[in-house]
Amino acid sequence: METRGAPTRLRGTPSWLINEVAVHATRLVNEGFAAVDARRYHYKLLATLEEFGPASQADLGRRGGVDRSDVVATVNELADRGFVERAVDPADRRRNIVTITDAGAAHLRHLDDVLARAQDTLLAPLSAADREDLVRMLSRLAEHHS
Amino acid sequence: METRGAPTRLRGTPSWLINEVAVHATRLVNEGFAAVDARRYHYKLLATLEEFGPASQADLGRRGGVDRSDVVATVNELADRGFVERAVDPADRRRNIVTITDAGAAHLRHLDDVLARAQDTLLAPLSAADREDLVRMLSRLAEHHS
DNA sequence: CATATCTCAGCTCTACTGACATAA
DNA sequence: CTTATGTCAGTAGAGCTGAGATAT
Repeated sequence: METRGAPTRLRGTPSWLINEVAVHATRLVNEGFAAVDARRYHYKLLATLEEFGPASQADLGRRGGVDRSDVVATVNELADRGFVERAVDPADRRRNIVTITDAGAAHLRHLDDVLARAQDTLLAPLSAADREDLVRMLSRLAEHHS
Repeated sequence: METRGAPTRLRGTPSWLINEVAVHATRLVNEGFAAVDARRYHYKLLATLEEFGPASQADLGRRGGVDRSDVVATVNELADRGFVERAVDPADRRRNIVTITDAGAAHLRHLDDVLARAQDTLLAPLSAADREDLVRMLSRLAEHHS
């Protein structure tokens, strides 16, 4: 009965379904982060810093999966907010060593909560068992195509 | 979307996994369509035309989930290739009635094959039972958030 | 000289918005 | 007068490229 959005033959395809759910997932996460003046890149870089410790912008980008030119803009925003500090590496003066601050670590914990709530909203209609199965299958697919 | 990596705490989240798989799905479909000089909008509009019959560009966009300004460009491309015909509606001269041609219907059947092969490549590591479960869960999520 | 880093400007692609003339 | 349509120009976000300046 409801045909708005895509032709019927497309609506049943895995590729269409995955993209559809991905759009909702991205929207939920973006809205959650935007409500606390953050963006997805902020989370990626802060989480990468906490996982690996201080790093040059180039390493930060490689580890976090963020392009070097986007690292520049994101580190600017994070430094403006006092969540990271940028200091020239005395051992290699090309490098900016980026360090997460205490305020940054606290903010990251906040973002973890926001992100967890977005997951819960996203998966609301699924049972705990279904959620496990879904994550298992998606992990297998992501791994296979990486 | 970023595929080079991500901090560990992100890699297990459903939202990240879904986006990751969606990127691969989109890439597979795009590559398949590009190999036969087509794009996703071409498929959407041709499939919508075959499902509902000739329609104005506005109706075509609403049914197929394509913005009316993108319908303009896509119908141009499809008309250039001889897959649709555009004719002013004598009953309402604001409207262009778009009709799929025989060549367009044949092309659509080709695109259906391409799309089906992309699904198969995408889901390659999953059993038939897993594929069914995945489609069921994704459909529930897409429905819930629509 | 060759390579790595940081930075900036700009490009691609998809989705969408705004404005406009025309027709109903 | 108001609304619908087709068209075009332009915008926004995400990912990415190219080039330059600097340092190794």
